[in-house]
Amino acid sequence: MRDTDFIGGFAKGLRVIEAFGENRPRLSIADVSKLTGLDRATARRCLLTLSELGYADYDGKFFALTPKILRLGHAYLSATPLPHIIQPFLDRLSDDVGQSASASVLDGAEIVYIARASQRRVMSINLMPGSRLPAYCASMGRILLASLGDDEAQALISQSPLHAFTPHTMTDPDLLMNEIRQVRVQGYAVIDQELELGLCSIAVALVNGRGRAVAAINIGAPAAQLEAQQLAERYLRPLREVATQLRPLLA
Amino acid sequence: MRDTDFIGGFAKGLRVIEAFGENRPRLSIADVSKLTGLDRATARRCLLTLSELGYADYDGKFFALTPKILRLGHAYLSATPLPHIIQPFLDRLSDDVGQSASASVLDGAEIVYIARASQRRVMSINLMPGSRLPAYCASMGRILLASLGDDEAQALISQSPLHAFTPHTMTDPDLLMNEIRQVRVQGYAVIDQELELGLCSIAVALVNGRGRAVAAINIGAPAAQLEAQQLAERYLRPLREVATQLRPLLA
DNA sequence: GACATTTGTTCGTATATCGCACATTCTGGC
DNA sequence: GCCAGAATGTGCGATATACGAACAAATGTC
Repeated sequence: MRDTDFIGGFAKGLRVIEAFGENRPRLSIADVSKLTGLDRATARRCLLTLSELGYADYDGKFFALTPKILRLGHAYLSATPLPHIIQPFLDRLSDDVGQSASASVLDGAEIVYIARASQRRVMSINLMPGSRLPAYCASMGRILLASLGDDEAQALISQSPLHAFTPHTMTDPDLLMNEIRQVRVQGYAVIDQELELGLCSIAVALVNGRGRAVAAINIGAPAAQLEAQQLAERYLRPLREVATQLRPLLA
Repeated sequence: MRDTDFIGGFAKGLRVIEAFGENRPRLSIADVSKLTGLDRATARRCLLTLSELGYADYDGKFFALTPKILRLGHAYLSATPLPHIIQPFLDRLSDDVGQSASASVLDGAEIVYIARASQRRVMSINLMPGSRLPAYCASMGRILLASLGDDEAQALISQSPLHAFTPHTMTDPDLLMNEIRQVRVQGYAVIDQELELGLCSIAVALVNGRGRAVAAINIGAPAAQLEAQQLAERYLRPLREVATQLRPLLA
């Protein structure tokens, strides 16, 4: 690609959108400039463009994104076949086992939820399609990291700040890599309250016809209901059944 | 705003993203050019920029969005307080009445789901935060249209193609405006299988402290379980309770 | 296999954008 | 009410981008 095939203004605008997020609903021009590293004048032009197009509101002082911005993410969810194919299987799975079931893909060092069938909510975090979690401490993240080569997994781990969400969170890079290698061998990943106390989960990979892991599915359960040990006994079979049924349907 | 405060390249890039959607997961340069009205050269530059930034994949022929694009929509959902505030109330509501409960806001002539607590899935459509439905034939759409002035509601209706999803869909603009006026008076909207056969729903507005309708919540139920008539008898009170509890929490 | 058509790429130039420096307005403390 | 500090708005020259046309490559048709 020649450098004239790159639209700097577009790239900058996307960075401005991403500057909004958790705890940052309303940003001033100076805020955005600081968060993105863009010149104030440029940040201002991007924000005014967003506002002009209806993607943002401007009260003269602060900018806030409008629901119209959801069209962008929705372009992916409705355009990509994967979520639509998986959803009915998750519904049935969730119904059968009486727990929440989800599907996600890897985006850098994070997993992104693309479909979900939730039973009564047990987590404090509200997960929905588009939600993100760090891969290193989520069951789907572990199995997706395991589906990569050691080098690639290592690289993603080392660029993640290994925050201890609970006392159980695995934060040592070497232990983590060992765990990932074991997950690769056994073909599933179990997380026991590493992300949130009281919550454990088990995940397997969705492998397509060419043997590539295109996504992961998991079942999450309250730790109070059963030992982490029992997760595999109860849920591994139904998870694997779904994975097998889906295999021929995945590109 | 001076016209130099508008970044054309950014606006064009956003149009390119929106070109992807339902049944259009993979697009060639020429496809995007046709869909957006942009010059082929410009469309190409936008697509290559998206690909360079990791928002799209390129196989030499077709472009497809990647999950990274979900960061943009997620910037809104996680940044905006509204979904977070409403979600726990929807969970409780859905639990109490044993039906799915949702919340949405108006974006042009469409409603956009911002939170949802689903019981067993009854609709063929898979709704999730970010999903869109035409306002004119959805219960939340009707109550949100009613919360606008007649002129504004009229304008939005006239720019909507009034498609008859089912034999029950109201497609006459005049009848629709009458219905909306009645909804405004009675303070709730009932939809009886206008969007999908076998599904009915009832919605009320969420009004903030200053009296403005900032969102709507609804309860959807299978038509087989009860007459549309009974919706109000059973669900209006719990919906209104939630609206009352939420009122002081809304900006 | 040759022709017609569509699609992708390159190029020169007119034009719009960037980032800087300066002007202006806002904010909070005293 | 005044001042200092911060945030926002603006004009301008250098530079990057958009456009349309022309070219090249691929695709489809007969």
